[in-house]
Amino acid sequence: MTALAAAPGGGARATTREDWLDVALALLARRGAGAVSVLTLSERLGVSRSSFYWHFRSREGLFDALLERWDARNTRSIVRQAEAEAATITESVCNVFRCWVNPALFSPRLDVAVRAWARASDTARARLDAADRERTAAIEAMFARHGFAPDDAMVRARVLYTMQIGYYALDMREPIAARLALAPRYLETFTGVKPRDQEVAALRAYALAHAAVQDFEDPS
Amino acid sequence: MTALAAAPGGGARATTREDWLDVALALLARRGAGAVSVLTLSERLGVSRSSFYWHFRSREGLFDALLERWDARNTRSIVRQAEAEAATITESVCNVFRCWVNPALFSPRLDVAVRAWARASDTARARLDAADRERTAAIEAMFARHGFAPDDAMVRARVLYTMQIGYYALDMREPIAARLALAPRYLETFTGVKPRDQEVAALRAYALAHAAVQDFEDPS
DNA sequence: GGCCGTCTAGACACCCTTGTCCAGTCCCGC
DNA sequence: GCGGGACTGGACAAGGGTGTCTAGACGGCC
Repeated sequence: MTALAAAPGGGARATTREDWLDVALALLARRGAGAVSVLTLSERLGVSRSSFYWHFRSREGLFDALLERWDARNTRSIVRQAEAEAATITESVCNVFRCWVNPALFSPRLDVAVRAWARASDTARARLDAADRERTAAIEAMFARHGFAPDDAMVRARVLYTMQIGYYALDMREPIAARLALAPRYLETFTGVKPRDQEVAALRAYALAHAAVQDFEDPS
Repeated sequence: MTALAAAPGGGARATTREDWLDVALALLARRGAGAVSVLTLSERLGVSRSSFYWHFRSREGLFDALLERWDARNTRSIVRQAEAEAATITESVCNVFRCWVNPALFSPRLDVAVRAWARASDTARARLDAADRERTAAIEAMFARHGFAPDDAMVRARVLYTMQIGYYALDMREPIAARLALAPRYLETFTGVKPRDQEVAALRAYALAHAAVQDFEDPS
């Protein structure tokens, strides 16, 4: 997706719609909506600007597709993780927690960027609200499955989800070790149950395996 | 600040630096950084665009001043509320809670907008991080004063502050009554102590007195 | 009254961006 | 081999943004 031959004509590998979306998503996540210009995208793809208009009707069309993909990836991941089977509530929360730490499941920066951009657009706002409702509903159901009373499940789901969004909105820059040290306490805050050593160890192992990626800042 | 006579020359009331900042802050909070253009501001003030450059060196200079005022208002409010005297931890948390519900103390939309914008700028980012550290430190100290162990205070401060930021990042639109119904449960999550009826009643009264403002959407 | 400092309007140059148009190049099926 | 569809490059117009410059109006101070 990055190193395309810039030969004129379709001789070399041509860009696909997906390529444009990839670059746009990365740019949106790192530099915000304002930085997503057709020119910038085409330069990153090593391709002419007009190529863009073959794949997309307009810049707005790109953002529509962007929102679609954001929803499909980020929201789906959360829902799937919340619905995963687990013996204890702590284990369930850890499942959701995997979204926060594994870039393959969830892109925090993208989520924040989409949120910041969608605030201006009414149609995007509606979609965003729907996504948030879907996410919290899934987490709420997760708590309910583990026997929490309806409104208790609701508050716990909100605390969990809202706090995580806030964490990314703050965009704290602290080493993974510092974050992990607090994990057991956070878990207990969410579940109301003291996590077992075995559960904490599993979470720590998973986090360490994936979070290294987020400790680097790409200069793009 | 809104109805300025547009008479040529300084004959009528002239705009002040504060006027520009007021309008810019309002616009930033409601439409995001991209919407804050010199032209838009001047139109809202009923004044020529070039007037802007008498008050500010450049558009960037405006944003510097904006950040300054945002910090002075929003951050100061939180710190002051966190440092206010209170008999119980619940009461202390309620004090901070006043920021979230009283527009005179804290502007959530502005906070979110500044956050979204500052992400792109390095200097603004540094300032933002400093503000967040100051806020959480004040809340952490608040918990510590009520006898919480150091790292317990730290986690509780983070849960409280991070969750609130997340709440505004989500920008949930729900009636004040629904929010208030959950307030006691949230309080207990933050403090670990069941709030007394009297404390809940005081919080509810305060919230009802101020939150009506936020139930309206201004069309600007 | 004269003058200076404050404040404003309008014109201008310049840049960046979007969206369109057209000529042209390549792959692929026939 | 060839013709059409997929795909790209460069030129173009139009709009909106910033920042500068100049001419000038007004209030207050001397």
